[in-house]
Amino acid sequence: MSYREERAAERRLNILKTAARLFSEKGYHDATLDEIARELKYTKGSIYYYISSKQDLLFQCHDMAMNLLLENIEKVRDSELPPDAMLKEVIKEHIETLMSEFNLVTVTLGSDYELEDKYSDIIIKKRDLYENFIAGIIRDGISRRIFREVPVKVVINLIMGAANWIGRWYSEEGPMSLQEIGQFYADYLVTPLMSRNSA
Amino acid sequence: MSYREERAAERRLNILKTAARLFSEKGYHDATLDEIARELKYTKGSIYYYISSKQDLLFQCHDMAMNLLLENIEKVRDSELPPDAMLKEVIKEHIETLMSEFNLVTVTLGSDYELEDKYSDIIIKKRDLYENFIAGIIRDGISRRIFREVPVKVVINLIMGAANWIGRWYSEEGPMSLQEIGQFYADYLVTPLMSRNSA
Amino acid sequence: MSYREERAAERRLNILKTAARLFSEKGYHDATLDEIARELKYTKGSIYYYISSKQDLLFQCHDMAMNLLLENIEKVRDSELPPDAMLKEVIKEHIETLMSEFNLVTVTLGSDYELEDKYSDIIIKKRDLYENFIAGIIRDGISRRIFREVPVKVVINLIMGAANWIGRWYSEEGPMSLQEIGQFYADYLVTPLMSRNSA
Amino acid sequence: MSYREERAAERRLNILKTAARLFSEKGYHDATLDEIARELKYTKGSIYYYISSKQDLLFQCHDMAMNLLLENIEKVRDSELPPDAMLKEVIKEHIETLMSEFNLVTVTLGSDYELEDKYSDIIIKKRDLYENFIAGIIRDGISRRIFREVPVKVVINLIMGAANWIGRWYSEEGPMSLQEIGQFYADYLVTPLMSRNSA
DNA sequence: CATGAATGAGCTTTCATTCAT
DNA sequence: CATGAATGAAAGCTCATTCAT
Repeated sequence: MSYREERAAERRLNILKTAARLFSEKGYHDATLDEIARELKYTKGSIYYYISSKQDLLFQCHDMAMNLLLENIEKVRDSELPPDAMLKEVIKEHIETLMSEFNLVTVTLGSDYELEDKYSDIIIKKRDLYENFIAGIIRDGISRRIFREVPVKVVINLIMGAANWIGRWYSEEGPMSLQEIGQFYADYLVTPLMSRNSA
Repeated sequence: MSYREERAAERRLNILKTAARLFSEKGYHDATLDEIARELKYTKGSIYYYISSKQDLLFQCHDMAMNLLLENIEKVRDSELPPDAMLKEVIKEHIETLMSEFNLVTVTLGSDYELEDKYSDIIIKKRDLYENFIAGIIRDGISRRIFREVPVKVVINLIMGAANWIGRWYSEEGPMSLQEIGQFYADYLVTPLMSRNSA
Repeated sequence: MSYREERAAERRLNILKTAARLFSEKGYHDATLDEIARELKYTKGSIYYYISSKQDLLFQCHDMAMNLLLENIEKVRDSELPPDAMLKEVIKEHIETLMSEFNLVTVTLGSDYELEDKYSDIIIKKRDLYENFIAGIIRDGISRRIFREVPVKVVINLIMGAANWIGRWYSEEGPMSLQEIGQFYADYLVTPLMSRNSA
Repeated sequence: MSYREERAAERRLNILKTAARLFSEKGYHDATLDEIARELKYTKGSIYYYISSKQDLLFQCHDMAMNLLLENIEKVRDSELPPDAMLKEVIKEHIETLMSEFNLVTVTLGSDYELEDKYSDIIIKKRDLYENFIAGIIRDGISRRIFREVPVKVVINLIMGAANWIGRWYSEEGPMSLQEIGQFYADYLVTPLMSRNSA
């Protein structure tokens, strides 16, 4: 990549990060392009050199979030861990990914219904991929009698809700680190799945 | 209350319900007053006789949600149930309250950061009241060795996140009723609190 | 019609007239809504109470022009005039209609390709109706040996081009009145159609 | 001219042609420099090495059109043809010039009011030159009793309107060739000028 | 009380133009 | 010479809010 392309890529990323943060802080609508530009010390016009619309910006935030999450499951997929350990791993990674560096949780959490169809179709597809992988882990655990019988989809929604919500209250000043919280959530949310025998 | 006042109160409630539903469906910003008025077959002008601003409308949605939740804990407070049963009761009521009749979950979930300070102060106060009650239950359980030692605030946030998220995916067409989901969530989320001895 | 409705209709017409004039003077793009509003002493926002978009405004100009022209042919249709006199009548009416009161010629002339498809479809349909009526007169004249054989469509385009162009140069200060010009054009443009025998 | 200058001149011409075509197809405003550049496979920046502004580009289109028309009358001027034949010749040449090679008609037709004063002054001067030459032919014809008495300016405008309009409807797929149309227009538009005696 | 009408602040977006490299 | 990048002015449009009737 040439110097120019590098710088361009860097700017694109910068814009994305700032947009993600502001979308998280104030919501998609209340975060104006004027504000995003001001924070970046760009002009509004310049931003449009890199993006095609505000919607596109929101989409890219969601897309980046989903891509990071999908990368996570690639890492875990072939680990040969038992289902309970694997699920805990996924939950921990999920939390750390969304919380670290990019403020993607609240984006993911709050504004998917702000996406126009042509964008949300893509995101939903990726989300399904992600959730199906998790469903696979749970189903595997059930068939191996490690997990008890549960309504899989409901459990996934429960876990996702709990995990995604962290962005709403977590503060670096709190008594627990993000890693600790991740570990605690993983344990807390996998425990009720364990079949009595395995406890 | 005079007939007039009654009618006015009824209209106010109607407006509130419709607003809550539309806020849930499309988000605070995308739900316009024009639309709310159209659904109610009022004119935009008329609505302003009953409300003072769109912000106020959103505030009242949040406030109603919080009041209903606070009423719930009143019912449970003197039940003399043991902590685990009491907590389950609260979770079940929480879910059923937010999901039923008024579409208040998504409001609660998605748009509290859309509230201006003077409004959100009030809401936050009520939320603290609510969460403190739940914290009391958990602390009571811990001191009575029914619950294990946990970071109370974190657990509350975990539970709230999971429960509030239901509004995003629940559909009446699904295989489980709202009651069943409430029961399942209550069990699932209280289980990991139980101390080993009590299992 | 109530007083209110009357006033609203009047405003709508006012907006239409001013828009038509400015579209004529400066072209569709260069005539901004700011400017239209300023001339009307409305605010930009108010105008949008009456129209749905700038495109819609342009469409309405075209539509009004076409409706006036179609009304004209209704008047002439049953006059039992011979084809040459009837055609002259149509040309005179065409010119007077487009030039008088509303500045619709230049609109008609210059900016039909600025209309989005959904609008231009309607306009084109009406234009076809209009041109087909004229084509009918000419064909009738030919079959009755009053007109010589000519390529009908080409003649219509020739006449339309000449007539519509008037808006580009006509000034009230000139030596000929609009009526005189209309008469002159009518004679000039019908003469070459006459078959030698009839001269 | 050096090789370099030649190449530059060639590019300038290329830009002009493409601009003329796009101005014709979509109108001055809707044809963006981005688009012109894209079609030429230049970058927007590069184009500015050859032109000074978009206005200038439009001006050059008009100017080229006028220059071609003025060249035409040079060819005819000394032909010693009688007025009627000479006028027909001018009309035919007018039509063929504007329609062929460069898409200059619609430019001429539609967007002269888009030119800023300093540019349109020059164009108007050339147009006057052109129209005066035609006026000379007509006046000559009148004084030689070949043409009847007519308001010369009005006739010129009538002819110009008819001829310039061709660009709006002419299609190569139609039944008549451009030459045939030119001939037909010339005959049609000169006929009404002939004095009765000369018929 | 209800409403049609008006307002204006604010938003996203476009695009001709410039300029450092 | 060519280009990617940046700029900013201006445009069309939306919508909560107000107010006379």
